[in-house]
Amino acid sequence: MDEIDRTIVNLLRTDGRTSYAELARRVGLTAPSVQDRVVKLERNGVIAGYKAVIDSEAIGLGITALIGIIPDNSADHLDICERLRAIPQIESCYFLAGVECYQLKVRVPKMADLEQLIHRVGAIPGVAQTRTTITLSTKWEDRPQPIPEDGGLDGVG
Amino acid sequence: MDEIDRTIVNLLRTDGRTSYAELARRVGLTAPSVQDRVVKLERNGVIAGYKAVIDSEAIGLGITALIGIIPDNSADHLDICERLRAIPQIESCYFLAGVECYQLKVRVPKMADLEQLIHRVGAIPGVAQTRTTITLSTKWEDRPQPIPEDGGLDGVG
DNA sequence: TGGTCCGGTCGATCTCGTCCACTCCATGAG
DNA sequence: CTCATGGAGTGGACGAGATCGACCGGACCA
Repeated sequence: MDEIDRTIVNLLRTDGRTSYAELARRVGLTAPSVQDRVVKLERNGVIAGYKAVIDSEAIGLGITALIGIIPDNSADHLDICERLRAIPQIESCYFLAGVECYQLKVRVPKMADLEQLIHRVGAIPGVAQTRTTITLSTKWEDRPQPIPEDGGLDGVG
Repeated sequence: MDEIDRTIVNLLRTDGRTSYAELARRVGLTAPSVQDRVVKLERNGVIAGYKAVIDSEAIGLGITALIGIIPDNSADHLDICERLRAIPQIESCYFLAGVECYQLKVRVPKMADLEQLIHRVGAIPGVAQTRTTITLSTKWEDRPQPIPEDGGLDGVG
């Protein structure tokens, strides 16, 4: 994980469809060697995949909400996690240190769908309470930040 | 935005580097017509871009936290938003309906960096209080969900 | 009936991805 | 010092993909 790798990662993070040829021009290497580096970054898990960024509103998922989950004493976290995973509307799921042990980011087309979703989450065994906050607007999301100098615990592979 | 467009979007959302030729095979069209559709989806803003998914831990950003911001009465939201935007560690920023008017998702290498970041956010004029929650683990993040049938308010273009 | 638009196909051409053989250089053993 | 070794990069060759223009057929409308 040297300066060139960081540059490659940053370029791909900004535009995941950048061709090897273009990456090669940017970092001053040839396409095959850049490809070699990218493959290694993928294998080491630094690059976990590639995604098109979709405008949620444009595909009819205009409502975004954050749902916090407060568990009861009997809560089986593994079970809760699995049941949450089965709900497709949950885009992200974090396990937290706090009263609310999970926070979910969900997207739905209409308020009625959100209501139904909240009921479904609240009905999971071990969930004592949920706390939902509507997002009025997303200022930005998944903005790439610079990679720290010492970035890369190389020792993965 | 028909069934074919939805399939294309779903494929690209799962693997943003899928070639036009491959997309064409999947949806039963030829490469040029698929490319045509993708270009239109990009122009309509349905596809907002492409990103490599990077493992934060692998690049030295091992700590993820959520920071809620409670404003005071004098808060100038535009100003707060701009000052937040200038902080690179803030990966996502949502404007919320609730006591906490913003929620930030941040990533830092070390606890010391988080502490410093919290002080920086807390020092922004109009910020009365912050509430930070450490994420112990990310169960999943940015998982694509199926596009609703009526998805696509076409009327964009 | 005929014109026009939209979306698709086909074929040609250029670029890109990918494989392989070779080079260069740093390292370490004899 | 010399030689083997392995990692990283280069250059060429070839197949696959991207991209452009010309053409085709159905829907719509005067």
